[in-house]
Amino acid sequence: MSTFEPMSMSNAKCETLSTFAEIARAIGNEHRLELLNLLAQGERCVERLAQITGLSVANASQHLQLMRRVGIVRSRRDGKNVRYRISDPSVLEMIAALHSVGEHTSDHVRAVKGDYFDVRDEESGLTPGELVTLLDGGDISVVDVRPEDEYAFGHIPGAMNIPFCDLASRMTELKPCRRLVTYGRGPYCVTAFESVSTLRAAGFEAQRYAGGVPAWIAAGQR
Amino acid sequence: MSTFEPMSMSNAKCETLSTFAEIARAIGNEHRLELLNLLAQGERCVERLAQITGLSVANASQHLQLMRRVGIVRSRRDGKNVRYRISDPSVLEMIAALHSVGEHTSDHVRAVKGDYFDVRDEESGLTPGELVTLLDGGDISVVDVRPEDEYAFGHIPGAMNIPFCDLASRMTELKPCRRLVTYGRGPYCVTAFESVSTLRAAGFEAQRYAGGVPAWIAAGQR
DNA sequence: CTATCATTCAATCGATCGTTTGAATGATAC
DNA sequence: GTATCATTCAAACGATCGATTGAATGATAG
Repeated sequence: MSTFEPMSMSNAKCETLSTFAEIARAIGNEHRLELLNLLAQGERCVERLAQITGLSVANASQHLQLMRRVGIVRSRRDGKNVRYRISDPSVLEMIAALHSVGEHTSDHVRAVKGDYFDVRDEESGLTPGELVTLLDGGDISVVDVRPEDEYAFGHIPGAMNIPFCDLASRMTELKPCRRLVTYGRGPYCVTAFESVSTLRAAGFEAQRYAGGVPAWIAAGQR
Repeated sequence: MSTFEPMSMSNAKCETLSTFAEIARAIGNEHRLELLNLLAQGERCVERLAQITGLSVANASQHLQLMRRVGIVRSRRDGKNVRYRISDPSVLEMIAALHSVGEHTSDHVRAVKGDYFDVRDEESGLTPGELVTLLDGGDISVVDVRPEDEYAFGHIPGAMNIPFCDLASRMTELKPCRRLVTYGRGPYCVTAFESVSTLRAAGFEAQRYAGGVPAWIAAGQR
């Protein structure tokens, strides 16, 4: 076609492109995105994933197998169960990039992210970098409001775990004098917003870390 | 379902997910990826894009419209033509992230990128950051081997333009004493590899900048 | 105003995707 | 070895995608 791209390599180029397209298609489905979101929180078996998402077990299995074929998730047998996990941190980065595009191109996504509480810039949440700065500064407590198993699989260093459903009853465990930072599953995790709201209603000075654990890892923190 | 995710917001969450899925599907097609690659080099009209990719005009138009509906490209009328462009730098970042996933999950992609010359780490190409360091250091010339129109639309600051097809005949313009860095359309641009090869065969000390202009911009350089 | 030409639309058809169903597999526990 | 149970497979279907064709749109040039 052009003198720029030699024909001799067009097959390789084409094959590479179709590999990329295949990966994009693998994440181009609501249910698979939801599964990836869950897997980003930790390894899970098929039945549990099906339960949480409301998919049939067979259907969830097929979605997971498709993603495994493409290479974005892996699986291992654990007793009677097969546990799936995300194969590589680059997949988390890809999902983060997809979110970023959505925020730049879709009014609706921006609305969910930014305007849930009718608030301004302050409520857009802390970035991983800002959280690092606060952690270095010392005087804060970090609260992970996810379920215990997700916390156990991985969390921000130093964070304490109070699942959202227990938050109201366990507030006594928090030191009133300290600034709090809460986080949940990620930037679109409504529970993280509600935790801030709950804590503020109880008189705490609370902020939301927007990223979740996947973004923390994607940002290169350990 | 779980006590973690309140039902009240599941609609918003679902809508957000489907927006993300829609974007991923929009890039989940070989032809659209190729179109995006071309658009990443600069604004182009439908007919030209159809010509380069070998698609029919109607087909190219439909692919472009799909991407416009989703929001990842925009268009403007320019005389008789409609010119398309990528809507936001975040789209370039997402494509870069997609490449990264491919490199981590597909042996084939790694092969194209890393082993084209049977070489080792050195040939994996310079990152945007490494290029900045070299530029700051001074003593190098940067050669952009893309066609003139793509160079005109945007290029690495200070780079000179010698389209690949003219490279052999215009080598006299290069200072023999300097280290050279060449780049083409991006990390999978075969011509960039071949430029290095051509220059080295002629006795120059040449390296490849792997990223191309899109990665340069995505990395936050101007 | 009309002719021209780039782009878009509309209709069609085959291919692929996504879900459901029920049966098959295959590892563990007894 | 056999029973149990999580997972996978296989077949079927409707829905959506992607390419082709030819006609319609709509802006510019004369």
